[in-house]
Amino acid sequence: MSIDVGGHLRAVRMMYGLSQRELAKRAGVTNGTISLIEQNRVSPSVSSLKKVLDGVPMSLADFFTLDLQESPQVFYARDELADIGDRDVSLRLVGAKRANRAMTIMHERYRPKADTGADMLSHKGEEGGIILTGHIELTVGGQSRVLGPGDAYYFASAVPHRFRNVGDEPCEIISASTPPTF
Amino acid sequence: MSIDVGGHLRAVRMMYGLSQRELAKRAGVTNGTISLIEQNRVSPSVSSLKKVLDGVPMSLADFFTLDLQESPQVFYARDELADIGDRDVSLRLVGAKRANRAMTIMHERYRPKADTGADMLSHKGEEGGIILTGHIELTVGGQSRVLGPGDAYYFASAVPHRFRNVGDEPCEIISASTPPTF
DNA sequence: CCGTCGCGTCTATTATTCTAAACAGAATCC
DNA sequence: GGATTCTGTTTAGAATAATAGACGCGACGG
Repeated sequence: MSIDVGGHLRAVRMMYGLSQRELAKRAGVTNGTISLIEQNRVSPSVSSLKKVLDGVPMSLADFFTLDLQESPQVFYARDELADIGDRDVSLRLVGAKRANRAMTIMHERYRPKADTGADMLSHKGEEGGIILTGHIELTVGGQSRVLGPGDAYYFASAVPHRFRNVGDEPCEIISASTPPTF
Repeated sequence: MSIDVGGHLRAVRMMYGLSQRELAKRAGVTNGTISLIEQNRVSPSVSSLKKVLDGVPMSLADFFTLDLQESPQVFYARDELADIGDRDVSLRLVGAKRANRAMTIMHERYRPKADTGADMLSHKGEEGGIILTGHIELTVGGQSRVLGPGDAYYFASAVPHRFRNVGDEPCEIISASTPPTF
């Protein structure tokens, strides 16, 4: 058994601020069971582990997936967002570049007249966002539209697309894309 | 036991074109064990299930995650965002509910004192966001922090978490989560 | 037809896990 | 200081899972 089920369960229980007895009661097992499992003195059956996790509640999938996320940074002050843009388009990332994440969340800022280039972008995945300020022309496939504050978009990234700030003021967007492009 | 570990294991074994005996040999268990597990006549211990899966090979996380996996509108005017919140917390979705998407992007608005409930939330996937206005206290696992305009967050949704508007003004957030929770 | 090989299932025994209850330490209260 | 109440741990016995090997079934070849 390479995986530390016991320590893992203990960590989960602690995160929820439960005692062994509290969790045991919710889960319908005895506190001794939790104790033995947490000490890795037994390897619980799937059914009993499921009962225990139901008391949290947490799925088995989540339980076994959890160790992937040890303790990455959770909070980011506004000046901690990594700026990876150029002169005309500022892209400020939530989280570091190339981190092991499922998504990229960005604060984008387009100068007046700025665009993402004459060539249409096309890559894997999906992306969407909401416009905060300014006006941007978004072209996706054949369609094109000017979006203003509060408007939003969502499309498959494989469809060729292009952003262009058609207004006189900067345009700000919060966007998300999966899988991460940065 | 709501989850069909046995049928699940059988499906995995079939996908790899292995017989019970072949898999048993690779895994270092007996064929009877595999048979009993697949018929759900026993609930294997985590350690023995791990041994079995090592013979495939497949991780426990993958095993329990597996069953989860089984021309859309592009532009959304601000009043087209579906509001699925309640009185205290407004959640305005980019795209329809239950659409087949890889992400959920939302414009969230918390009234003063509003929170996501005393019980900590916990679900699969990852989520992040950027604060637009107001101040919100975010608790993730053990850590807690008050975030203001421009600040951001990103974490694995399986870690218990909670949002609470600690300021006197509404708090607005643009958030994204994957896979979609709505 | 019979032997052989593959398959999955079943049974008796052994090994392990789970329960119930006792135990020990620390904090709180009067 | 001696209950009370909260921790987590330990133990004997009951419940459950794993093993080794037998069993039945079907396919293939001699």
